[in-house]
Amino acid sequence: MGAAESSMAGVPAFRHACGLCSLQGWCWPPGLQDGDLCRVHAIVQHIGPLPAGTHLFRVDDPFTALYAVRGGCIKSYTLDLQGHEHVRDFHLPGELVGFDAVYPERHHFNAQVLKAASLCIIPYRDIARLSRQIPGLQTRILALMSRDFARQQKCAEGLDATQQVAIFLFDVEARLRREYEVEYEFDLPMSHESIANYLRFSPETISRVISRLQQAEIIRIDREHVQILDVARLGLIAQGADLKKTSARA
Amino acid sequence: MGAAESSMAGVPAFRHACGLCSLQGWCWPPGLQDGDLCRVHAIVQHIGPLPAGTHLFRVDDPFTALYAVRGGCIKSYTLDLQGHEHVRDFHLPGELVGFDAVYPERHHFNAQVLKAASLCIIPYRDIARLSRQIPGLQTRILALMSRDFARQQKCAEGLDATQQVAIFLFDVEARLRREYEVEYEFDLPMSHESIANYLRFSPETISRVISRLQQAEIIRIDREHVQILDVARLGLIAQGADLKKTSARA
DNA sequence: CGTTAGTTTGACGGCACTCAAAAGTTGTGG
DNA sequence: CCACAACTTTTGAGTGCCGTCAAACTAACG
Repeated sequence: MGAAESSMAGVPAFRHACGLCSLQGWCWPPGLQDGDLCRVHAIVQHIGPLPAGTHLFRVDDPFTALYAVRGGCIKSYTLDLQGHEHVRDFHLPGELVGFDAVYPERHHFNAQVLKAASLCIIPYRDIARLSRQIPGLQTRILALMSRDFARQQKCAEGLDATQQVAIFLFDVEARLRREYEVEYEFDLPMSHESIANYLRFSPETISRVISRLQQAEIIRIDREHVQILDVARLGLIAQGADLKKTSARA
Repeated sequence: MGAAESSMAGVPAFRHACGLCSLQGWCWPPGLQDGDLCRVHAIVQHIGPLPAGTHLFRVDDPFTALYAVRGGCIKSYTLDLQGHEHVRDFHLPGELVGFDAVYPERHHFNAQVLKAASLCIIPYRDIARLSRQIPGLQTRILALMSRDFARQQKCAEGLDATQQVAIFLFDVEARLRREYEVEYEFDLPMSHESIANYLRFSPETISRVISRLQQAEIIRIDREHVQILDVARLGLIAQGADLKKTSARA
């Protein structure tokens, strides 16, 4: 985290850019030498904010780059033959998009901006070349893939809609926490419809679950803004407890 | 236990072992030099067959090795707080187990033998060291992770139980095809209960779906042995068509 | 042959889907 | 600033798929 600020010698402009970047050392190995960091920065292109609706890539596009999200929100999704949208994942600040195309160098998903997003584009050719020269880099990419992989599994473990939504809220909260001053309070960057397609429910079901959670004063939602009022109780629900059988906060 | 003799005199034997291995070049880069191949083999330990029920590792175990499946079947799963089993994936010959622990070097899942399995154990330390020396190796590991990742997504796209099962049968068929002489005919190495936990249905639902598919003469099942009789029709169902609305084979 | 584990089949109930309509929100142009 | 359109969210009523419970049946193993 603080590594980017610890030294101002070397490559000031680049370090500065990364110090401000919301990735804050997550994307790149903290152990990188100054020279290495410079080389990484030299190939990264900062762009955005891109407006909602923009596609970063689509299914079958060749794998040209990884995208690091600095701000906003990206969703990756597929369409089945009936035209139903299956949301594979949401990508929030500090996360990478594009892994899906590592093999066989062609994207399996579509990636679309949900909320105006700033990105770093990391050209595949360059990163492949660099990772051969910088040992820690490929390990880091592997780690990031592994992290996303594990996180996704967690979200699918719920049995009913209420549990799934509770898990989802905690997951997004944890991922957005660094963006906000307050804990357990954040803006949901995606619509109910997207959440529904992600959790494999209908938008109506998501709405009903949220209504019930609000009525029980476990959460409060105004527009996109979410507050988790009763962390303990939502935690129980996320672990499979029945909403009706949990008692109000002490 | 297979021999782990690491003497260089046995290099041809190693090549031979890999030639016979059901992985058939999938696990290791085809472009490896002879010397590289030798070094890879020198660190791989062939074991098995391990009996059903054996655990390769459990949640929170440190990441010590990757396991390449040569024969049999492994399932990776977690248990939630209520004790329900969530099957994350099945691992068939030619596939690797253990990726889940790349970061943070600790397993997120349990891995258990479902059907007596022969394995190659690839110690993590060695593979990490080697992958720094052999450029293609880490890329290959990345590719294998990516492949498994993409495959898993596919299986979750079904909307109802019938579609899910159809997709699952095609998936397993494709993965086991090399093991059998005949196309569209194979042995299911896992129980209905495991399939149910994987697809997030109850065992009874799996049974009912299979019954209906047999009654419609789309598949035939005797014990573990599965035949896909009407590939086209099962294909339609896998794409979301309604079983009742598909007509029998021409 | 008896025990155990897995599978099949039925009855019933509940959660979530569909359809539908109303209410709220956002963005645009007058 | 307001009016209107397009979209999202909410809420309700009815239906259906799948889960649960239960019992009968079938291999598999000692």
